[in-house]
Amino acid sequence: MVVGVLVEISSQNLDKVFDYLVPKELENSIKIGIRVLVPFGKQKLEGFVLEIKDSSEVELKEIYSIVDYDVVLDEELLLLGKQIQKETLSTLISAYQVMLPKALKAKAGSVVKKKFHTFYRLQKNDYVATSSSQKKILEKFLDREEISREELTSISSASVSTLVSKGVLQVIQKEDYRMKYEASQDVKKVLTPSQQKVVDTVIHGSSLRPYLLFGVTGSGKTEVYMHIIEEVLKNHKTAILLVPEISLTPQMIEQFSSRFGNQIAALHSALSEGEKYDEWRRIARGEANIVIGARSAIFAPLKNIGIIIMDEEHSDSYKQGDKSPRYHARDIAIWRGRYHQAPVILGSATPSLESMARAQKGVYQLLMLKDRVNGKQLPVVEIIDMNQEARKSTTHLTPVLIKEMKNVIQKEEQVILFLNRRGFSTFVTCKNCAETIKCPNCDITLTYHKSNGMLRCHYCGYATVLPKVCPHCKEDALSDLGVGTEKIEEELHKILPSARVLRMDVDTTSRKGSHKKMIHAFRNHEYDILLGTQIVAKGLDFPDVTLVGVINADTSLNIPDFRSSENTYSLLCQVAGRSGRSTKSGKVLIQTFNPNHYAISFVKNHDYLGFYQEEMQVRRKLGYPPFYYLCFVKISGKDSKYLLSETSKIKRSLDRNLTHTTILGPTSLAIFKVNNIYRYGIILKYKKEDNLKEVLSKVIHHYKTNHRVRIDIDFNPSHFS
DNA sequence: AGCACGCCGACT
DNA sequence: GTCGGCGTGCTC
Repeated sequence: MVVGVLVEISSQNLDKVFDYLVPKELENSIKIGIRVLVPFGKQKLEGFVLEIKDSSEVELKEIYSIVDYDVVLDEELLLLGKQIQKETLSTLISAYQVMLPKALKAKAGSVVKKKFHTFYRLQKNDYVATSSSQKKILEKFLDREEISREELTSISSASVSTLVSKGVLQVIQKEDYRMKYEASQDVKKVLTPSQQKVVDTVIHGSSLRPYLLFGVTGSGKTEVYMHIIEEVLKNHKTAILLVPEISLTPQMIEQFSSRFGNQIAALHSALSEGEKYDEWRRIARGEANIVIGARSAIFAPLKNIGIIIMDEEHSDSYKQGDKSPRYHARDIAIWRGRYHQAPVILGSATPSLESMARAQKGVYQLLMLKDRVNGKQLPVVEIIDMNQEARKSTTHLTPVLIKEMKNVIQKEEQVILFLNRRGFSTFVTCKNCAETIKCPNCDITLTYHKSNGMLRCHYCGYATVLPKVCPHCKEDALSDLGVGTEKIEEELHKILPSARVLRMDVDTTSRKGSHKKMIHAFRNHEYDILLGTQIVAKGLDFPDVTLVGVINADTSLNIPDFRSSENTYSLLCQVAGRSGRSTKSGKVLIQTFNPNHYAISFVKNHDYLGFYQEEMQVRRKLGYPPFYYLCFVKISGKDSKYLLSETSKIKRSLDRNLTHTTILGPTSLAIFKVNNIYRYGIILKYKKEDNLKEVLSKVIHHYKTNHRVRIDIDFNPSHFS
């Protein structure tokens, strides 16, 4: 027996099947999709069995052993990996690796310890106890099939082992899963007629076209998801619910576990590798039917999928952009939906322009939830023109906002203050020479952390103490600009000394479990104001919040990205949706220097379609998605001179071979140098270019053994960096 | 990714 | 004369 093995090294020139002989005694255990340990040159490597055959053209070595006897990649995932390789031009091995928990793509030697629990089962019914402790043990089996070791600790362990050795009891080792989900007194809500209509459409409709569920914040999408999942389970099928990493809070998991109990499995970044592995195993063994997770949960090893839901479908966290394979979970969702003939739901209050455009063309089927449940009104949104207000104020908080905050706190209601920090952070500038302090490795502005007086690079982690004088002009004129939550907190203490402020950002929530604690504390009214960045914008549901203040709407608008308007609109809608979720009506105050910009003005009337139409015109005029596709080619290396000359060669070759594509660049990237590696970018714009993948493959191929030049290709990139 | 092989510069 | 630089090629 011969097997074709794909080894666990992601390299373009090793991305092929290597043949090995299977020793006779292992033949029975060989299946496609298992992992094996093989000799590879001088090294021992793990790899996936992709082929089984009876001969090979080359001289063969024998595989060492089988790593795990269970199939880790079933037929569907094997096929999906090939699709990802083809579509993203990644290596096949990286496509498979991204599907599995890290614990399973282990390097040789690292072992994940499964935790086991010991149980005993009765083998012989006719055995007569020879001692009183044996009798006690056997009594326990009168009404039960299995007894855990813990339940027998009070009884002599010698008696237990006697019974085991006599064959009366059988020892069973069960994996001790670390996660536990308990169903509780969850109240299943009655759906509104429009919610019910959505459920009915999905359950009884066709699965051929993905659904775009466009529902305003507070329209009860989650309840709709739960009802659909319930229907799917009734048909003995399984479900995937994807949510952006940031919304995957303990609160959200509790919501689903209280309804569905142990049937759910959650995959998210707060889990340790061991915990992720446990959850993955539960799914693979068919012990969990509902998978809730962030991006990579779309690869959950479920069989018989009956529904795939992608909540907040516009979220850019669904696109893996930092490493290969650069896939979009939406594409994977649609692929798996088709494979299982299961409906796919893309849900959002602010759909991505791509998805809405597809819905308008009929590629997706549009479903709408126009109203908040219980007929609640959307909050009143007021826009504060900072061009007027900023002059009157010495702080970042305008008098209008302060007055409203006082008002709300007096009524014992709560405030969320949102600091838009996207692409911006606290940095240090010299007032004398206007230089900012940058990272020596990365060419990026260092972020100032007031809590420990350090400057830190958010790209490479470089850290240094804030210098006394400007490194450039040696003047003692350094000052921190830009706004951070700490700064706003300081101002709040001055202006509203009696208000209890809870600051929530990466610094304060990094400790495990404190995120949950903070949310509970705020809900319990231990604080009046919740101040934070992105983290406070998503999904949180606080009934007593009646005021949301946006301190700086503009920062996300000013970043150089063609999606900045879309991102700003969507972000503002999300924060706005935090206000007035319960019986009290809510208000939203948005401070901005661009009150007339459509990404801000359409928020006032919660007018997504208005925004959509305006933004589509801009996209059409400038030739951006969804009117054109984009592809980003990144060329990087240490030798800047050599890199530039190779980059020019690539550009010329693309020019020659692509006839229907606009080629922009090469340009040095916004951050030219990261970790002493220089980076150039070429952007491709096209509507239809049949041989694009082929041409780009050739470029990759050409450089696959050249260690001085690295090529990264990103189709439909979410940013150019 | 590792590792060996191989062909040119500055040193015990 | 050697030690070692890293460019090139190979791994079933």
